Amino acid sequence: MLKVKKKILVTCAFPYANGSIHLGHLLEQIQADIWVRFQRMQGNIVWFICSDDSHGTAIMLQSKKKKIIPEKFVSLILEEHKKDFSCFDISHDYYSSTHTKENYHFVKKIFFSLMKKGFIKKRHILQMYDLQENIFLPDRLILGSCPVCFSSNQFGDNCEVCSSIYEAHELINPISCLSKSKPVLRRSKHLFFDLPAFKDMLINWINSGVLSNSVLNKTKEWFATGLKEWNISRDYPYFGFKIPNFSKKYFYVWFDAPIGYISCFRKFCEKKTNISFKEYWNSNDSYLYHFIGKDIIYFHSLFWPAILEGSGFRKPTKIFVHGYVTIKGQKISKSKGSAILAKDWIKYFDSDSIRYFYASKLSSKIEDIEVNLIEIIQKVNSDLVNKVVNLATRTGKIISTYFSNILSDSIDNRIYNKVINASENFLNLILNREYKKAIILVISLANLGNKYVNLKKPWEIVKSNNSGDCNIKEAQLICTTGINIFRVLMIYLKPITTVLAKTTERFLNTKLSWENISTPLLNHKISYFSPIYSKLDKNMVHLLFKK
RNA sequence: CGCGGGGUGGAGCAGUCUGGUAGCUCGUCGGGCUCAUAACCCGAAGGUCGUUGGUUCAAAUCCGACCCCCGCAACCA
Repeated sequence: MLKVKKKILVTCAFPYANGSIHLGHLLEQIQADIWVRFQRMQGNIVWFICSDDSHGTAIMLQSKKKKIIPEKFVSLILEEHKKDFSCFDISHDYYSSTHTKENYHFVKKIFFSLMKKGFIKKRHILQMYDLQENIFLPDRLILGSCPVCFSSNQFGDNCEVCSSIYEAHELINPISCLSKSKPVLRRSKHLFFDLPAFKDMLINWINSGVLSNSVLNKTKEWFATGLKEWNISRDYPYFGFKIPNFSKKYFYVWFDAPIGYISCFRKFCEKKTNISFKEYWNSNDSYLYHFIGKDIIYFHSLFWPAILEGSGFRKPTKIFVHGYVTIKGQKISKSKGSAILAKDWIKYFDSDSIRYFYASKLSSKIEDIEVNLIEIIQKVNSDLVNKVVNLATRTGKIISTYFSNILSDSIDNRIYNKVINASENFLNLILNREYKKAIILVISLANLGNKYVNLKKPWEIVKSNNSGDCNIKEAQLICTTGINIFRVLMIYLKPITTVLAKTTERFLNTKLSWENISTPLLNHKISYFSPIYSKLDKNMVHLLFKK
């Protein structure tokens, strides 16, 4: 049966362009990248795109602090982000920014389309205003005492101590985080997206299998409390796109950011003339997958599909949600300095180690992943080096020393078949994002291989090679079997440990490909054995934390 | 009673849907091996499965109550 190639568009959430890429961003990028690489390996047509999220109050303030214009600021960050991702072999087909003319084009197009259909409402709101800085303050930039439990130093939206939610102006003794002055309430006209108008569509959509059960449960909460109109405008000063015919108003960053999924792909299509934009965004013949973190569920399960529906675009096929990376049980915080930056990681470790570690932890559930460097080092060294690579090391040396790097013309098919028979199971686990289980499977196969070599003792055969040719050929067969098991395991791991896969290809003198999985390497010359992966050094942990 | 996720040997996890000998990796201890990057193989010790009550011949698993940890709550993104 001819396999029909699927057309798939995959996105990651857009990293915010006010800081460096850290291990938290990498979790999502690596999760998506592994999935994408496996899809490609299956012969599907996959486009993997991402962008920087380049607008918003935080970026405006940050660039002001650095005394450069925001346009310059986000372009510098963009280059840094691209470089960081390439260090970790994230195989984006295109990486852009939301601050582009293409994105503005689609933002306006969608906005006018929604407006025409009556989905944009205008009304006044009251908001805290900083008289010294002349700026309306987002809730997160106001501190005060909780009106419920009176705890001090609480943000304007909710209380970390008693968990109650309130309006910013309800805070007792509020002060602006910017000027430390007391903000005042001021009226301002704003635009609202009529989310409640999409209630029936959304209920249908979220129940159609696009969300996992736990994400669905979380999403239902917003229906239970009632959908509200969503404010999509922000007052000057703001770094973003100006709203046409609405003086001194800008589109809220969360309105233009997801539209970046569309505009980024559009830009990509302009570079590649053979891709049809419409096939991906105006048709349901293709698949659209968003990888996101649990913090931005409702942007993707409520606002985004409603905006797409309202402006005539297709909706996502599935939303894949992951948990946070935690350090000592807490979510990564740049302000608390707990973040480990991508560029620092790569100074002391390599990309395969973190890619492998994340794969060994990820599942389709929304679970947080604790980053413990000692655990990462232990896991990578013990799984990857002591088990998988060891299989090549211990047999490769014998092949090099006694058989001039030539593999035998047959192998032990019984054990080899066991290893290749796991391929379907393995692949399904990966495609269902059960990476953790897939890794356990690979390691159990590596154990099987090592047990096999232990049992067959090829080193004894080569040493007692006085009893004729027959015997020594047996050692060659055993080692060739070991090498071939290693080869299959590396085909499995290729989309995960990308660098090790390349080194393996050089060592084996062959491409690791899924189609050739059941054809073992026979009568084949491999490279003279040299170590193909170095163990991680525990001392690097101190260096990483010292800086 | 706002909502979601989690709690299983020293560490990290699987098992819970569908009740039936509590499993895997690391670590520890003992042995084997010496091809392998102090690697590999065999064996052992170590768990009242968060607490508590119930259902059942039988509960980590099903039901109830409670405790603890993490996250979200529409103006941070």
